[in-house]
Amino acid sequence: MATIRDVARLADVSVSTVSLVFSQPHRVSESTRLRVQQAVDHLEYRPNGTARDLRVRKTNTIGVLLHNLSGPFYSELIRGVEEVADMLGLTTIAAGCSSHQGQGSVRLLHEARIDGAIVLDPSIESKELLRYARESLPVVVLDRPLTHDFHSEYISAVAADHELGGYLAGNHLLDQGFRRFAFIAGPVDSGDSHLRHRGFFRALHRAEIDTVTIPVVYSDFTENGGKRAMGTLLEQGWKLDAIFAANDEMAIGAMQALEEHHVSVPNDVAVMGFDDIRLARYVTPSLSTIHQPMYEVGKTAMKKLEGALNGTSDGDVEILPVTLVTRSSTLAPLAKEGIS
Amino acid sequence: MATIRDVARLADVSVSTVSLVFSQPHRVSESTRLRVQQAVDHLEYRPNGTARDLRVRKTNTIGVLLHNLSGPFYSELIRGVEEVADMLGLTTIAAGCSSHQGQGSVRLLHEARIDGAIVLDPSIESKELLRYARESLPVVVLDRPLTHDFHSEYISAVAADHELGGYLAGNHLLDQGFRRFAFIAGPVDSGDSHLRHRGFFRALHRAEIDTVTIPVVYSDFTENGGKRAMGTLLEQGWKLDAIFAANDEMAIGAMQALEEHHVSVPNDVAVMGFDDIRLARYVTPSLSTIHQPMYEVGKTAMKKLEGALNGTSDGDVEILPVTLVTRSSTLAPLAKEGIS
DNA sequence: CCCTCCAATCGAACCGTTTCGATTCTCCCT
DNA sequence: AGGGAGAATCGAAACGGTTCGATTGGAGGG
Repeated sequence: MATIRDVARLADVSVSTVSLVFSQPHRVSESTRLRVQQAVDHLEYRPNGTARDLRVRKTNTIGVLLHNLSGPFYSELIRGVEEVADMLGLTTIAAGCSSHQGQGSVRLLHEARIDGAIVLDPSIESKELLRYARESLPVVVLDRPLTHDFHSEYISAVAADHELGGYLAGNHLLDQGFRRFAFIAGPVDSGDSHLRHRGFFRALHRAEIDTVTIPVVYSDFTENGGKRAMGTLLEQGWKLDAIFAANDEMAIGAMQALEEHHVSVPNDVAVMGFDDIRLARYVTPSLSTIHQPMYEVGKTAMKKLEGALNGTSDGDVEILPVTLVTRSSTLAPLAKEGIS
Repeated sequence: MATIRDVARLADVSVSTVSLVFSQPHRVSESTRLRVQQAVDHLEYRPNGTARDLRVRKTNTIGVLLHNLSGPFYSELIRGVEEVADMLGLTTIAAGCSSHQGQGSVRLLHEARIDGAIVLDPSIESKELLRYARESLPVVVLDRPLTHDFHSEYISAVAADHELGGYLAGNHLLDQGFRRFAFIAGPVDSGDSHLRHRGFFRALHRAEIDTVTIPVVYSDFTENGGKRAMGTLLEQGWKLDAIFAANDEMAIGAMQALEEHHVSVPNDVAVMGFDDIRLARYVTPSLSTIHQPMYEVGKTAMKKLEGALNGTSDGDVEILPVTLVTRSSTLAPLAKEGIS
């Protein structure tokens, strides 16, 4: 690879002049600018990014760290991030957090390869993030709350209003006339699942339903996990009207289990999810759920990051509203009677 | 941030010794190693990746450049890449190719920020890739053939056998007893779509069906595009048995259009897709399709890249087999009669 | 004709590592 | 005691840019 020195030699100017041609073209005379340009073309010179990053001590790159890159869910998020980053002249790179410690995306955090990070990956421990976050590397987390022991000047958060979502789901199911519920939760240490759980119970309390009678099964946010959780509920022979699953994947798994047990959805039991993934619209029956504005989350996260990069932080945590999406999986028994 | 010099000063050793502690610990005595380690911990020293990259002239990072990061389709691919990269001690980063020229992922290619690239993004022109690919930056393309004018020592390709897929699809539809076909193609400049098209027609020729009578509509690989394409076919009043769409998205769009026109799938007309995206299994009726082994593609691409990085190239292009996945959207009329 | 000023260009330091050859120190052998 | 081997450590030169203060040259004013 040709270096800036090669260009300088060929164009018979100093290195600094070549640099100037790129950074402040108006500062160099037309004739030399042309000469430099020719040399650049001829040598196919391309500036070395790592050298520049080293010198100016920033990379103009921000990282989006995800558990895995699957799902149209994440893609919306990244789209939001990219849109804002692009306007700011920043490059966005995404990294899944693969198996080996130290190998994968953590290297981006660890070795000053990015100027900021957006994190949505429960497998990266908060403790670790606290170590990495600093003035020159602010972090926005999307998957955990800012508690008193997870708190730093350089960490902020953006989240959908999970509690509200749980509440909306609960109210919707109540409005549809259901009374006997079960909840399929995510992993015990998932803050998101916990908040959804809480909102759900709040709605039930308000309707004076005794939540102590409600079975809760903890699963893992996967389709298969939801299926197994539903299997557990069915085996126990609970009398149930409606299932609220902490995400759509598990809700879809639950529907499969129900189908296999010849329980009709929503005639015998209603199912409600959370996230509004693309699949929710296509399964049969289509899945009622809570829509998370992932694109907005991405945009907001990037804006917060920008604020942190410029030292103009604008508060710790931003909560974005969610919306109820009613589809067929929670059709009311009454409505059905009215129709038939 | 503390630098290696700070550590050296605090531990009262030279900079090179500190470096040695990391790279070849056995070469430094236990006592100093301990002292250095303490200094590192105390200062929270972390090596600067860009400085190292500059010095050793490689980044140990490979980029996966995608059109957008959407779809479980891509995620499988990335999973395959990551698995291999991880074993090789390489970091994988993914970048969507957002709007602004020069801003986005191209910077990774342009500025020597990665050691190799895997490209699946038609919006990056082949011409451009030819400019970037070189010994120190080999490229594996996943979305285009290696033609005589797009050919370089440093570019190789991995692809699913699109032609075979088209052929399998054609044969399957013929086996099911369908005879009057339409093809919904991708963009005219999509090589993949073209190959699927070719394979499809080869199957029809073999069955002595006159392909001249077969309407072809070119669309854009999106669900909505498929819907509009199907609309066009329906308006023209073609008599049709079966639709073959060049990807699942368009096939699903086509099914929607058919439903809106009260044409039953597969009773009135069969629909077949290509890709085997996750959704295909869930739509109603479930979509017959051709399965592309994206995970394998990712792994193979990464292995090829590794070969190129080590100078042990193993041929230009690798074609991976595809498989037929039969579901409900292509149930045979005869079978149906047999059942009813 | 000389001085001043500004535009154009240059030289050199610096960013934080790695690496290689040189140096010092220790210990052992004859 | 002298010499040599080998381990431990060090110094300094890269890597390829950016940036700032210094230098040069020519135009314009008095």
